[in-house]
Amino acid sequence: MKRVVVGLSGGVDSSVAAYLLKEQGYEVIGLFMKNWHDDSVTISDECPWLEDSNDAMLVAQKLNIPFQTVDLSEEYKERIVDYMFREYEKGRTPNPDVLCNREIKFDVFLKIALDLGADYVATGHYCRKDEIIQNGETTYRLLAGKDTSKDQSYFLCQLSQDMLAKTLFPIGELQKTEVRKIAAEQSLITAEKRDSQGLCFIGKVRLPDFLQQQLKTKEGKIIEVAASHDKYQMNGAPKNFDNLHDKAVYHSQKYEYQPTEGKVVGTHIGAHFFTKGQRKGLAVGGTKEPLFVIETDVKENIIYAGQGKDHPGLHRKALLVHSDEVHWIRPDLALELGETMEVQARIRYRQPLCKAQLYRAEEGTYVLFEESQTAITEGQFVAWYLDDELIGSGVIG
RNA sequence: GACCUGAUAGCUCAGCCGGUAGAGCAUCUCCCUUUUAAGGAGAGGGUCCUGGGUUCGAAUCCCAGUCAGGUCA
Repeated sequence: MKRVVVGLSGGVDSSVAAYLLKEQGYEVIGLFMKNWHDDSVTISDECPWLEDSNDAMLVAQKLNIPFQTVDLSEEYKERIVDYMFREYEKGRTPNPDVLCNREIKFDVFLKIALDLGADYVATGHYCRKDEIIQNGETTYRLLAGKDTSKDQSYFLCQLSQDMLAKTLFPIGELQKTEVRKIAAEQSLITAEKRDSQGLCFIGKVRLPDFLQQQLKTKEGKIIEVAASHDKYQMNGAPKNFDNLHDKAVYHSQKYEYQPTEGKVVGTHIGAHFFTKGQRKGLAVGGTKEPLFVIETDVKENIIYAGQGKDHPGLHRKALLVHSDEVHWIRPDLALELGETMEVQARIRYRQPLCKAQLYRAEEGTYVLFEESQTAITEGQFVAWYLDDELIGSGVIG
């Protein structure tokens, strides 16, 4: 009998995952990860992890499977929370949950499971896995969840073949409604429980409050750049490029702003608390259309903003993932220098997939979108797919 | 110094010929959402610069003042 360790989070999805595995004849062990216990920055009124771990335990009891709790808060702090602060400090916008999967659930947690003699770990992610045999070698494929509105493959975009080999996603074929139904039929206490939100393991936080634990506030200027500014005009100029590389470089180029290129419209408490594309929190009124952050300059502590969602500073057609940050879930599909590939890609969770072309160059891999993208943000992950298979990803540089 | 224009929600402004006020943006709440954003739905918020006057009644008309911007000397 194969042994599986399920990460029980105290939510419906992992509860049902555990149940399904048991039905399928696995020897199932439930493991609750305690990764955060600083309530000072969470919004939720209750003490979230206590209730969650309790629910996880009750589910394990109900399913009659062994249950344990592991405290990974040390690792979580080192690998996720500190990383968040470092990134924000640099003016980038990290994605902690993608990292949490790569560094915690499918690394630390996976190792613990293997030490417990597990053949697999399983989670309640809405995504699927299958495998193909090529030249006698098994290759694993990471597929989007069947329930496209809940698909969480994006959060797993940094997994490796080794991780996938040891992983099961029992609920990937199901719709959310089906998952809830199963939970109800089995009288699992989590059946009606609200979906989790906010940062995984931390919960809902007010990000500026959270960041202010480490990052100092510092007053700076908000500068509005007119949509009609000259610097956007040149954008229309060259239509034909001699080669793909020139085109890729051109479209992925970021605008660089100077304080003289706009007018001061307000002040902020620290450019590193803001992210590109952000609208709320600027606290600047009096404009005809809403103001969006188009750039944050943490060095000079200036936020550049533009009016309206069509502002040219908010849009770009291409981005570059530096070569050391390109990750292929399917190494057998990795591009060689100069090669291209037609894919579909997204630059943030729950964004519809967009047609794009990958192009591998010396400095990294370019992603050239067919339609311009809103608020391409450094530090976030771009994930690329072939149909419903997530084949690679990288940090937006 | 004279004249002109303006002074209405946090901000930018709309309120025709008088009947106690509105829109956008901002803010807050909720929804959506295991990142950050975005998006959707609601809500709160005004001694209508001050003081007089005309009128049944003034943000709206008249007078004076204050402040701001402008024009001419």
